[in-house]
Amino acid sequence: MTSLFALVDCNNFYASCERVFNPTLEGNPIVVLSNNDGCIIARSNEAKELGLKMGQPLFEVRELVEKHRVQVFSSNYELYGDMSARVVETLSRFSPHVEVYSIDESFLDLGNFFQVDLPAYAREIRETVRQWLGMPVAVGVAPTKTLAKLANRIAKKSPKADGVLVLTEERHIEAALKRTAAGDVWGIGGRYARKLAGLGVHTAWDLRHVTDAFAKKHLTVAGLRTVRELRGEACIDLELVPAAKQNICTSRSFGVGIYELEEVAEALTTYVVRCATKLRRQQSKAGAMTVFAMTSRFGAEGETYANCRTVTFDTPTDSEPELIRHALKALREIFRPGFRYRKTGLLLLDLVPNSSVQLSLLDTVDREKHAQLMQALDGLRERFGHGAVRYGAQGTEQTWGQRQEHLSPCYTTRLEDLLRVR
DNA sequence: TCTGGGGTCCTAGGACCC
DNA sequence: TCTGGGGTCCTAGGACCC
Repeated sequence: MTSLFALVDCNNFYASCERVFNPTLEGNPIVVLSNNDGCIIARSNEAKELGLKMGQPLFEVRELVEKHRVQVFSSNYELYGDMSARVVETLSRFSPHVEVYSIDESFLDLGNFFQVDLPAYAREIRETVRQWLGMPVAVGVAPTKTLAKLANRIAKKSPKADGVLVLTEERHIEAALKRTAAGDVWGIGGRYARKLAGLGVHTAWDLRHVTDAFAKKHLTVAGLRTVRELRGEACIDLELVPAAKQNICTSRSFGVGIYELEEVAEALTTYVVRCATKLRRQQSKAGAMTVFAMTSRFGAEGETYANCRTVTFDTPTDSEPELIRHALKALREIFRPGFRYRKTGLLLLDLVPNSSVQLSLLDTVDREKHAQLMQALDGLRERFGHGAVRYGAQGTEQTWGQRQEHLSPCYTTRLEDLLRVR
C-alpha cells in the first residue's frame, strides 16, 4: 500500500489576505512588514518582480517602494490567523486527515484516493478555496511529504502547471527532481546546500542518488530521511494532533529605544502575560524561565548590551502573578542603566503537562487560588479581548509599543472594523 | 533614523556514576 | 611510560522550518 499526500500552500499568504478584503489591490504590488514595520516578510508576485526581497529592511528599499506605489501593510496576525482557520476548514472537506503544518500550509492524507482522477481532484481543491475564500493556493500531490512539497513548489512556479502538480509517475518525478536545486528541497537549508555543492551534489536528483552512509555522514539522520523521501519512501508521517510545545517564547522589539528599567519592565510584564496565556492554552506548566533584554544588535562599540537570566521553579507553574514576580526580579538583575534597550522577552522552559505536575513540599503558594484567578482572567480576556484586564506593572502609556503604521482593519474578527469598511 | 518572531531536532563533548 | 570501560544526563551549538 503506497501513501499519497497533498500539500496545499497559500500563495503569498499575508499579502493575499490583505488583498482578499481589499480587491482594489488586485494587480498592484503589496508587501507585508514584520513586527515594528522593520522588514518585508511577505510579497505579492508584483512586489517580487520589482526585486523586493524576503527579510529585506524597508528603509533599504524606500525609494523603490515609493516609485512603484507599493502598498505597504503592517502585519495583522488576527486577520491572518482567522483566514488560516477558514482555509483549513475548507480543506477538511477533501480529506479526513489534515495536518496544519503552518499558518499557510496544510498536508492532506490522500492515502486511499488512488482510484480518483488525482489531477482533477487537486484542481478541485484549488478552485474551491479560491471560490469560497478568494485565497489563491497551489496543490502538490506525491507519495511522500518531501515530494509533495517539491511538487507544490513547481505547481506554484510553472505557468504550465497552473497551481497544480501530481507526481505519481516515475518519469514525472525524475523530471521534477532534475529541475529542482538540492537547496530547494524541504529540509536542506543554505548551509547544507553549500556543503553539498562542494561534494558535487547540485540537484534534488543528485541528492536522491547519494548513498545512505553519505547522507548520514554529511546531513545527519534527518538528512537521510529526506533522501529516502526523495526516493519515494514515506518516512515522515502526518501529524494530526499538534504536539504540546516544549518551550514557549514571547519577545518583541520596541517601537523606540528605551532607557528606563520601569518601561522595559512594563513591556516584559505584558509579554509574560501573553506567554503564560499560550502556556495555559496548551495545558502545561513551566519549570523554568529565561528572561532577556538587549539593545539593538547594530549599535556601535560600547553601545550594545545583551544579557539573560534563567530562573528554576520549585514547583512548575502557570500563574501570572508568580511568573511576573520572577521575571521582574530577573530583569532587575540583568538590567544595566545607560543603555538604549530595543528588545526584551522570555522563554518558558521545562514544560510539563498539567496532569503530571509534581508538588513540592516546600511550596508556599496557594495553587488553588492562583488557578481560580487565572481561569477568571482567561475568561474575561476571551470575552472582552486581550487588553481587557491588565496588571499595574504593564503600565498605561506603553511608550515601548510596536510601530504599526500600516495596519489594515481586522475585517473578519472585529465588528467595528467591519462597519468601518461598509 | 530605520534591521522580525517563534519553534524543532540532532550531535558532540563534558560531567558524573559504577 | 603508565593513565579501564561503559552508560546516562545535560548543555551548547549548529542545522533546519515557517
